[in-house]
Amino acid sequence: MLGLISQIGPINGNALSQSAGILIGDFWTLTRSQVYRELQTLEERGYIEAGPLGPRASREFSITRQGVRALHDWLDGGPSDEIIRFPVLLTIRFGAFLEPERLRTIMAEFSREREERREYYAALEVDMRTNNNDPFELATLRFGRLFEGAVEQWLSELPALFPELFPGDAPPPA
Amino acid sequence: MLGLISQIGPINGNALSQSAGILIGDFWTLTRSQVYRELQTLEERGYIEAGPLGPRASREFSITRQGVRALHDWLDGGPSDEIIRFPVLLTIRFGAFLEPERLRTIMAEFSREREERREYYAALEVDMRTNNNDPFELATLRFGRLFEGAVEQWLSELPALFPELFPGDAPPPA
DNA sequence: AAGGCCATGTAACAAGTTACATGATTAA
DNA sequence: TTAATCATGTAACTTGTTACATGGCCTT
Repeated sequence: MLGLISQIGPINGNALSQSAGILIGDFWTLTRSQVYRELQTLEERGYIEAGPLGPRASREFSITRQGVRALHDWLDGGPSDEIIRFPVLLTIRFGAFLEPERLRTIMAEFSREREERREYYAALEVDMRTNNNDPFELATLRFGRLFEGAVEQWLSELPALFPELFPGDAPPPA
Repeated sequence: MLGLISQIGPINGNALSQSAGILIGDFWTLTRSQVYRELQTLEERGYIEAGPLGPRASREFSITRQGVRALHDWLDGGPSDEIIRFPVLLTIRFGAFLEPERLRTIMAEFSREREERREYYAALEVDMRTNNNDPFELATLRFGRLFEGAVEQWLSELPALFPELFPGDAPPPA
């Protein structure tokens, strides 16, 4: 949030929440409520400060000098461990509890969704390259695309692992 | 948890927590406290039932018929959206706030950790193939390996995106 | 100027984490 | 048989989600 505020200037909670969704939402989620609560904390610590009250009691926050410093120090500490919860892996891991037909349907639907996501990323990359071309943004996008590529690859390999489940598909070449 | 309990039989909270770490910890985390709280809920709903009190007030839970059904229905509903929080992407995204040298160090350290992880997965795969060879388990492991492969690929591409940051590395071939 | 719809913020709940308490077990 | 350690469970706190309240804006 400090990073976002420092980049997009004075901004209220709602707008910040939206911007977060656009700017870092692909690899980090924040709900609106979290944003408001955290704004409070950041203000108490002197990392951000608010302008006058606007419509609907909204306030626009800016980062302070201490805030920039806090951001720097936080980044300087290095990244923490990532959190990955991939529910479809639970579906697979306990797939023996499902009817094969149902499991196949679920995976097909999942596959379709990933395809959409890959298209979204492709469009996003075009957009980014024509607009700002910031390497820091491009790097995060690149990660997203590689991740989706891995998912795609994984999906393509499933038939070889479950021959009975995908009878139409050829077994793996020896 | 229902899936785990049904597979590894009567088990107490502590042991279940450990097993979860081993069996699904690579793509799903559960703290011990969560396990205990959830055990309570599952028992209230009749999805699991406990044997007599053991040492230190421990109780071993087994899945009930309703529990199996609940597990089936839950899986049948299809996977929910995944949660991915990749802190290193924040480090990169806001990397402009860091000294280049520090950013490079952080990424080098990150890279080292991923390497360890790849080795861990490689060993795990050998183990799995010699022991049980369950395709459901192999499929989740395969995902892990592909994911780590994507991370590795991403790391290898960073120098091309940040030429000033990694001066030793060659720019991308045209 | 009244009704409906968005923008903004808040409150209540659920999930996740950290730190603690205490009963067994082992080793000196 | 006492001290140290480990196993098991619990409580307090933090973070994340869902549902709600309400004030301003736009349209007619």
